[in-house]
Amino acid sequence: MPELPELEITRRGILPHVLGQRVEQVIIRQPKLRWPVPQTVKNELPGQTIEGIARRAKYLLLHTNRGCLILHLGMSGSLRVLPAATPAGKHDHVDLVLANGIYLRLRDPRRFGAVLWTQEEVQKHPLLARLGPEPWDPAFSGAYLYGLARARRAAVKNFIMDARVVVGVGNIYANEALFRAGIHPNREAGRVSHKRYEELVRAIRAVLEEAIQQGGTTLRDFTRSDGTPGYFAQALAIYQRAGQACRRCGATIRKLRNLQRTSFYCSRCQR
DNA sequence: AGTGCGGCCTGTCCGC
DNA sequence: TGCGGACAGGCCGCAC
Repeated sequence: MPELPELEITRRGILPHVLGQRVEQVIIRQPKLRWPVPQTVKNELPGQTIEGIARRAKYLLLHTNRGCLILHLGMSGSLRVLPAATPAGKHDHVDLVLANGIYLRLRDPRRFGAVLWTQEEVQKHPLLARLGPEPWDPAFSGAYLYGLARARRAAVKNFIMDARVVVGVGNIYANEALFRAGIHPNREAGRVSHKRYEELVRAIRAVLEEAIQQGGTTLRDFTRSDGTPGYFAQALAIYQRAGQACRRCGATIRKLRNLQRTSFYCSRCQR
């Protein structure tokens, strides 16, 4: 389940192998993803040089001189840096063969990911155009959240997981940030104070930063681009700890569901 | 306009 | 041991 930290880990992991490399060949093994992998990728990309790798929300953007390859890893996607041609499994969708001999391989068993190609300004792409600020954008602040939340009746957890509000906060880190900020996941977004939104912004940034430092959260299938797991799973204070003791107060952690997603919370620490 | 839900997918785990 | 079903969940597209 790559969330923002896992995407950032992936971006940094592939960067030294991919930056400045010319694409020799694109191999589409299994085009079925959220949308079929467009043939234009195969036609347009070879011969072009990867000039930069950016991340916007959970999209990875491989910039070339003629366009931009947009990658999304969905729920179960991973990018691996392989030193040479390696036998492909049934969930290996696309290989980019680079001038340095590296195979950049996209694997995505659950097929929620995407590979897209655009020659327009990528930030104007329909998938990216309406996204909210990055968590570290100065525009993302307690005042911003508080202002946006006026008259919002939805649960605060759903509110901060809405990519139009802020990007990159998936289920794991939403749970962790709300725990740190002492806010109950089901509290109405419009009934959280300005001061507590300041706290929540700090908590979101802190938990994402720590997860990046730990190499991301490996629960089931996330591995870094070199195949090694991340270590943040050990630092999770609330996620998947239902029935266990809260590390802050000792109360039993509970769980509930909102929007078909599991929330974990401490009823003593979070109000 | 804000809100919530269905659907897309497959691997894993649990209970019978 | 085998099998069905729940679950994992990002996020688009749609209905209300």
